[in-house]
Amino acid sequence: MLVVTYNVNSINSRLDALVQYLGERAPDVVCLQELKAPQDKFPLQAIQDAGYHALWHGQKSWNGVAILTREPAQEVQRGLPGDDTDEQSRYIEVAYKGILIAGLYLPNGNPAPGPKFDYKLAWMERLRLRGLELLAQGIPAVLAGDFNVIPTERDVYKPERWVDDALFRPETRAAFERLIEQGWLDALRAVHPDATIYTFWDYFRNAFGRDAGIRIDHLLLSPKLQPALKDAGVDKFVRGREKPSDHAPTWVELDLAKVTA
DNA sequence: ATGGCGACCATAGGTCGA
Repeated sequence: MLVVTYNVNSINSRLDALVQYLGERAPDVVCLQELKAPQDKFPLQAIQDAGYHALWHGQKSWNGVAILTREPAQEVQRGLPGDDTDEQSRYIEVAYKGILIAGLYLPNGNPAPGPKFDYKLAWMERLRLRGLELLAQGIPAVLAGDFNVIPTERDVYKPERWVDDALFRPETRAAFERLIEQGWLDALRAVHPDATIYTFWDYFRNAFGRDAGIRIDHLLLSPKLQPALKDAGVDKFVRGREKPSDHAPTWVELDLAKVTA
């Protein structure tokens, strides 16, 4: 089963690129972030024509997450638990073929320090608690999305330029590490322990051409799903096309026959 | 230190992303 996470930076601006990608890679599951579309402006017909079902949580202007699946999935959760006043559309969970899939768009948090950084750290604490619940339920699960976290120095082209950035600050990395310590596996790093892997290159200064990137899109596997990990990677070629998102699709290949019972 | 790009919206420049 091929599971992809892809921050599209506007679902409607990226629709042609997305449909092309679905056709050539034929993923089973695609978690999308930054739809930048209200609920009723999601291009459902085009997604269905491409052969996918969709569950999504839109929002005007900003944020928005969706999960596309080959066959119908069951929605488990919409919105990250733990704060009833949080109105940002950043989290959705579905059950699909015995797997729990959480699609998330973690807050950016800049500028740091400040209220946006506080919101980010609070959101990460809520994610940690939700992660604990999922592990306690013992369901094979994957947390997939744009985490807006650079986990280590090897995940950024020039670490010294990012020390004060909300994506790389010690508090952010520590919060991500707490999630990992619960038992979640960073699938890309597990498959490629020493490689330089980036998933985002900004639009400025020819960042993609210079490979000045960062690794912030992640797929974290629960213990029962870890034996099923076959391969993982980044479809960098998508970032090199016309009118791209600033993120590239990032994926894991799972062998569901090897999921722990 | 700033701005560069691309997307959003009370469609013009301000705001946001990372």
